[in-house]
Amino acid sequence: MATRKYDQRLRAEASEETRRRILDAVYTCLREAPAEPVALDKVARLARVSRSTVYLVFGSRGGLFAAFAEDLLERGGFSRMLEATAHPNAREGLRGGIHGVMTMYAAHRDVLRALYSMAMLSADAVGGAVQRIEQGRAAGAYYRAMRLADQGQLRPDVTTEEAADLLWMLTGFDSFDLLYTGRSLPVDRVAERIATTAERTLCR
Amino acid sequence: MATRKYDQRLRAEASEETRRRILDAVYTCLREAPAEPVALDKVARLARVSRSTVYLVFGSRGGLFAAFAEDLLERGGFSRMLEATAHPNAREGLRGGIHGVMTMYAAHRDVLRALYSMAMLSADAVGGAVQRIEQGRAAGAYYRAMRLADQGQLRPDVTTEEAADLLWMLTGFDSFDLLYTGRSLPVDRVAERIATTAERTLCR
DNA sequence: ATTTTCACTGGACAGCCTGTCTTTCATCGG
DNA sequence: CCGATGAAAGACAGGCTGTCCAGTGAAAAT
Repeated sequence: MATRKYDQRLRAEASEETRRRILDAVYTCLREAPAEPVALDKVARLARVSRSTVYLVFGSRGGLFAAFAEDLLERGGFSRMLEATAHPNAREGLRGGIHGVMTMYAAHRDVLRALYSMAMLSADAVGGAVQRIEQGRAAGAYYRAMRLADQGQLRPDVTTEEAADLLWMLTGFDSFDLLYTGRSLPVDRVAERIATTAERTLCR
Repeated sequence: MATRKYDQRLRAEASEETRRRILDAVYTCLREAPAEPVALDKVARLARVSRSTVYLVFGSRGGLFAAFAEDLLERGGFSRMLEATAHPNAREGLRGGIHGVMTMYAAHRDVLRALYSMAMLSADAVGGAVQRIEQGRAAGAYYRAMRLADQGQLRPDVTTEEAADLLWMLTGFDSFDLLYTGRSLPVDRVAERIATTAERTLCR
């Protein structure tokens, strides 16, 4: 039973295409009805794919949402957030970083709301993708705090850890959403308020 | 068809007892497995009651959770929060209020986490109970802001509305939880940090 | 041209959960 | 004791998940 070699070109592309269609369908589902549970049946129909194909490609419901979250990160450019706002002045960089994150939050608000809530509600619903995001955010907060400390911008009674904790809190999706959705403030306003809060609390 | 009168004594008590048992069962369910969806089946079994009784008493799943949230509020004393911390000094009152709220959040953390996430995910999952809580919190935030303004404690570049918005954000469950669970800080620490943030951002 | 490989289908199935409906049971007034 | 009343139990239909598998059609190899 000598297995002959088998290079895929067209078929691999088609496969990638269906994967994309499914992920896009999830996005559409969440965006159009963020307040309703996402049925895989609907996702499959939207992607013009059999329901079993979803399981075939992503393994499970959790796997699908994990992939979806990962994809959203990638496309939203969350990962490049840090480098993109590397300003020589730590304080300016902080403001820029906050503004950038808030803008992304706003762009995908409904979808992120659903994703975060799902992650909170059942641990494996999104397969740890949200946890990974949050870990990255924690690292980012610590990096920002470090830079402020290095440049002597922190108040004397504020340690780097404390600064990192506060930035972690203020740059979270929930902080954004409480002002953006809860108080109907425009994105720029939200970013401004949060940046100001961070500065007044942490900087000398 | 003259309906004769019908005084309930034993039965009414028993009924009230059943209601309590069911609500307590919900609490137990949420506390023991906050990261898993609550099945009414399990609630009923825990309350030593038929599942249909749950529907009979509370109407629907949403109704049950609405009643549960209401009950939690009542027992947790959320409603009395405002009066309890009416300090002559607005700034002291603010600190006290924040500490009080955070302590309550901590006491019921797991349950509240589930409740809030459910409310976010599907609007009628908790039958608007969370919305009512949040409305009360918004009023509280505005009250605190007003008091600060009246006593001339606000920075000149901060309006009462802005102060209310920030207090609204900082006193939310999510802000608490990001520090308490996300950063593993003890309650007192969390309250301290949030109160300090509020003061430094808002007060002169 | 023929064979092999593989993504995808389509349907069947058990399992869990919800919500409703009907039936049974315990308590109350007379 | 009896009939009335409301609480509780059980049966039922419907929806969604996750698994399984025989089958199909098109790309790739020979």
